[in-house]
Amino acid sequence: MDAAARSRLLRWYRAKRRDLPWRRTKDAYAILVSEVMLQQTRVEVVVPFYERWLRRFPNLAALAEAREEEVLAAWAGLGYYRRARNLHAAAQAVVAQHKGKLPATAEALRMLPGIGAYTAGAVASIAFGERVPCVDGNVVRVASRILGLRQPDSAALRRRIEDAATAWVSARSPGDWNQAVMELGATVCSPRNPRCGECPVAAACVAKAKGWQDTIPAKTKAKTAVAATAMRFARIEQAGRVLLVRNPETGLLAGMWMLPGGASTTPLARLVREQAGVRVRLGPVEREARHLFSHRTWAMELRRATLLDVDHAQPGRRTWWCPVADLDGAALPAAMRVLLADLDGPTRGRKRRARSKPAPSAS
DNA sequence: GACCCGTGGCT
DNA sequence: TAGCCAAGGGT
Repeated sequence: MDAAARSRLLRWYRAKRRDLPWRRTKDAYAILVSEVMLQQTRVEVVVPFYERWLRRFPNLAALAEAREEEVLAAWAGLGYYRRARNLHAAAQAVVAQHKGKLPATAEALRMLPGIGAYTAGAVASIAFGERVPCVDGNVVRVASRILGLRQPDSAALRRRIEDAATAWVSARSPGDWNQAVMELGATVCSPRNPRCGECPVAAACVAKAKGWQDTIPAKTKAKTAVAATAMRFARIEQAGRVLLVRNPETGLLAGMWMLPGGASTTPLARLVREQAGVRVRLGPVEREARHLFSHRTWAMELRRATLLDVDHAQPGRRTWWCPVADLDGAALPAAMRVLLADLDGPTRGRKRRARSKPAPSAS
């Protein structure tokens, strides 16, 4: 991409960029928060979480001092919860190792948990003006088309694009430049049906010249869908409180609060006893719902259960009798919100993906 | 390189 | 519907 095209792209960005909340600040912490939230997550989804997060944790010190419970609760609904735990750990590391100030270079940022090559480059260039590239999915697509690279995504392709991105990045405005490439990918150079007629660098684009814009980037082989796992959960309610158990520190939905239960290869009453240390009488199936993760599917069944007594055995997990009114603000993943939704009113007004249906009556 | 890790919108 | 995809990182 020649200098004239790069100049056009930068001017296009400054004229046409979307007004996003993290573009109104120069605070490195706020920009870091936005970049981590934006990992594998759409802009429209991030905006309300970002604004709520900054009200709750307005600066790095506030985040570092927060309990993990609050951090996960604020992230609940965004997914990829390890991001929240890593961001929390990064804030604490900055307090401990950098006197509370985010390091200003990509190389140093890269050392913090949850900050990889992309996020380090993005924060260093946008917040600190360091002349470093950042390569995300948008940049891969845009660069592949401009350079006419017809190979599917791979480490070799990434290296090639890293080199190009390094050569392209503006010395004067690295942050604007990096955002310009991503903005182009997000709004014009889209995965399907790119709007080449509106592209400020169409004249410098190999794909456009050769008619390859619809076949670049090349498809990687599709993953085969996995069968749904049957999951059962129990809603045990006592005096306006629901019994929750905390997930283990690693794995799917790590550290999040769940209704007791799990894969239905183990009897539900036993799961409840082992996890929560209580014995219950199970009622009929009250609700069924499917939940789709990125790599697996749950076919869930919810049963009401009545508490019989507290077992003498230690519960296998941390437990919490959560007031029904507090469920909204708790660190509950979307799958649990689907099961609990509308039994006591809507949860935080969030849209729900998985469709749930009442179970057929027991009669 | 392969796999794990959420969610929601779109086709 | 089923698949695809979105400002990735860790192991």
